[in-house]
Amino acid sequence: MSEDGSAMLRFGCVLKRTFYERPTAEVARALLGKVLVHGPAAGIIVETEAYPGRDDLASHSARGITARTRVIFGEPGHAYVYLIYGMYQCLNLVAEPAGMPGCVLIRALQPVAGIELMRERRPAAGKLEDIARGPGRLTMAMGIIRTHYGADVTRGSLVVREPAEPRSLEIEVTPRVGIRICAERPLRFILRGNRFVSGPRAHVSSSGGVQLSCNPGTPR
DNA sequence: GGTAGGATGGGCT
DNA sequence: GCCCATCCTACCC
Repeated sequence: MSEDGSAMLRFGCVLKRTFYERPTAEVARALLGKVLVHGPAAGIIVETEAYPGRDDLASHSARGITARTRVIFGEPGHAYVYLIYGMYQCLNLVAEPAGMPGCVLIRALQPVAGIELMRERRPAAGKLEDIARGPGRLTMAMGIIRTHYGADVTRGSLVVREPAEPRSLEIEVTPRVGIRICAERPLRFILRGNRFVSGPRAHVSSSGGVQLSCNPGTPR
């Protein structure tokens, strides 16, 4: 078979800046089911977390503008990439109107294109669902690095697109992962039953995954 | 199937 | 100096 047929896959339009110019939690919820694309690699966003910035001490932007957090206060629709635990990059997308802080952490993807490339980047991953399950894993799989800090995700090689075939999604809301302060706030959004979601899941359906109109990849 | 523990570096108090 | 929005390996059930 011809790999995952990534060259053949067609996604919808690139999300415009107005998509991101809204309250952070709203953007986090709306990003579920959209497709993160970087070159030949692409994955459906199945898990996000909102970091509203204002009134949320868990947000990096809680203590104001620094060299690192500057982009979070800037124009929406840009990438905020940061290093965590000295080893892993985390990808966030800036929300809220310019001047207001807020970003959405992308925590997990369901790979749909460029899967062979993702496997090369993630040799430790066994099953398909392990390739991009977790914020550090997905940046590795997608080839997202520190230089993507500030990248405009409404144009260029790193973008978010509408799915090929939009469908209604069952969304579940939970507290964020690994947060001690503001720990109880319901700001994590996941696709219910999706087996590509990291961490706590209420239920995992046997079908798993979002159904696609095209072949999602090499069966395993 | 599950989890404990080590690796590792930049940002901020 | 201490804190992380983590991942992987080893090891145990």
